[in-house]
Amino acid sequence: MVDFKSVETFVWAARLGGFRAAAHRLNTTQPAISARIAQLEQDLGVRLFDRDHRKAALTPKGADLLGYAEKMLTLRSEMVEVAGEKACIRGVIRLGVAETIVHTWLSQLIERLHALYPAVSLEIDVDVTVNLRRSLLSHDLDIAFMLGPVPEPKLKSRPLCSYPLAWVAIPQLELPAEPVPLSAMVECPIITFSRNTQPYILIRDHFSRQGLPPARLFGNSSLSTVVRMTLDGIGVSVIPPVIISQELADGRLRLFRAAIDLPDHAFVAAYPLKPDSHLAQTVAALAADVAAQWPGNTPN
Amino acid sequence: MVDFKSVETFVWAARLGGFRAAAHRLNTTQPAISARIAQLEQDLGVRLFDRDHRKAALTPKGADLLGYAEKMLTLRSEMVEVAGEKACIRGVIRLGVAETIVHTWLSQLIERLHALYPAVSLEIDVDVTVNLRRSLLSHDLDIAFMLGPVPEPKLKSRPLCSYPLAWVAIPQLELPAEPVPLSAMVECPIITFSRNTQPYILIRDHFSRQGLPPARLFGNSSLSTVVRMTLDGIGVSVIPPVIISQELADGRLRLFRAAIDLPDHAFVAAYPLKPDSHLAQTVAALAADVAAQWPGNTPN
DNA sequence: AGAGGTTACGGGCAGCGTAAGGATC
DNA sequence: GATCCTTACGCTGCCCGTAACCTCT
Repeated sequence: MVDFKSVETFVWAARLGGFRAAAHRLNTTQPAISARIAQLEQDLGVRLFDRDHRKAALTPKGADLLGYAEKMLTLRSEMVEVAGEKACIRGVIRLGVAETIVHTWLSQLIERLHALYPAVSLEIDVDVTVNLRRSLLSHDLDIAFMLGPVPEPKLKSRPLCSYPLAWVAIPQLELPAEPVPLSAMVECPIITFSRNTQPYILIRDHFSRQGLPPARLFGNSSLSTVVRMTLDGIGVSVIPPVIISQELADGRLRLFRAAIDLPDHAFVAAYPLKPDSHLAQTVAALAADVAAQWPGNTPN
Repeated sequence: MVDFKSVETFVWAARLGGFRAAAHRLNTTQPAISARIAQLEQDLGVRLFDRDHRKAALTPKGADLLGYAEKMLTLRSEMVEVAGEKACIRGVIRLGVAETIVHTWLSQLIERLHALYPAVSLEIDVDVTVNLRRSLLSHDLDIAFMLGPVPEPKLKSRPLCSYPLAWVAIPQLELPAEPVPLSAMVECPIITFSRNTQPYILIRDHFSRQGLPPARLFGNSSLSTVVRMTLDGIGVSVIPPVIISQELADGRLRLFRAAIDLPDHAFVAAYPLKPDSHLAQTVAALAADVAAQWPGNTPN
């Protein structure tokens, strides 16, 4: 008889395009996935996947039946939800976050989420927006807090918070009168997010557009390291001040203005429009609430 | 995690109004049902049944959730059906039939059903219409072939076939000129269906309305026995001649007319309007087809 | 050669049936 | 007391994980 476990396996193998990936997603081994799919195929009397080639691909019939499988999963989660006991809602949410969020309200979100849904567990990936977006599209993540806006129509997004970027230095660093001209910074290392991010590209292009020699840009994939390096006087940095409120308050770092307009960092919660996983939507709503209450947010 | 087996158990326990009945329906023991329901209640964090009183009754929340459970079962059978491999459609159909059907086309229906759906098994109850109707309403049967029309709005029905009733006797029996007046039959046993059936009541009332002494009616719950008794010359009988075509052909029985209008026996397939069990509908359609091709049918 | 899926096999655990124990009418 | 559900317990069978094998690119 057709079983929920087989159905769930079917859906994930289809979404992720392979048994191996599904096995990883469902915290089991690949032979287990093989067995479950074989079981389902026997129950239905239909071949669901074409395994002859490199990637296991859905057969036409499999594609037809996928809709039913997804509806069944949706129905099940709805049922559990309608039952109303949040403590009974189980599951794993794979959450991707931009590092700025880690350094602001993420832990508070986790706390509230855990209080509301004690049986839901989280897997958190910290990465930059481009990678998060890709992971969302390939279903490696269920939801991500990243820079918006999100052009992909397959992803639903809701705004969370908006933080200004600013120039940061140690007080000891001698700088010309504000706003500091770009030309005064060609020698000074500028530390910020990694290469393939908005601020990095913005600053690099600004220098080249002004005919100046390339900036000494230190892209760094770890925000904490950026802060650390700035504290160590290696250079100035471009980061959202919201993550260094402590250092600003006790005077270890200070802000300054420069002759570049830095756009705000507008964060959104984005998740794929899957028929199931109402849970992602709930997490997005909770995140919006937490973010709105966090000091430093600039509501649009 | 919520499982299909629990859900199915939930639905049947709710429909049948008890764990014991559900156990019988699902071919298992009562403790197994208890365990499955307990499991589901734990998964949902909700009490589904109130067991304090005589009968296990749905709690309000249980009633809310029943809809989801039924939808899930529906979805599952639809999925198997859409898969298209009829050989994979499993299940047990509890079929109630009026005895006339047993003696006409039932075996042919079973043959065709088995050829189409080899994995579907049947449980057949032979009974009179009133009992079949009650069993349908209490979900003891999934479908029944019985006398129509069906007034209950909870039961869906489709016409199958219509067979005339007739008076039957052995050729040796001496009878007045046709149509035989009722008065000629007050001494002669009239054998027919059992007490609580249409023909029995019709004949009895006819006699009393004509001011005659009560007919010597032999109600019999077994049609074969009626035929047997008629063959043995115990009396005349009122049955559908369609079930004795052999005896009529070889001259062991003959028909005659009497001064009573006998209505046709119009059979229908009736089944409760459950969201699942599309299978019942399929059986009804197949039965209609088989019945239409059976000789002796009087299409309306 | 490596990634991905299948087959083979042994062990652990969920779920079943039996049997005995309450609760309600 | 009869009916219905629950609890206790031993067992079976299924499903999983390990490991070796096969097949494509």
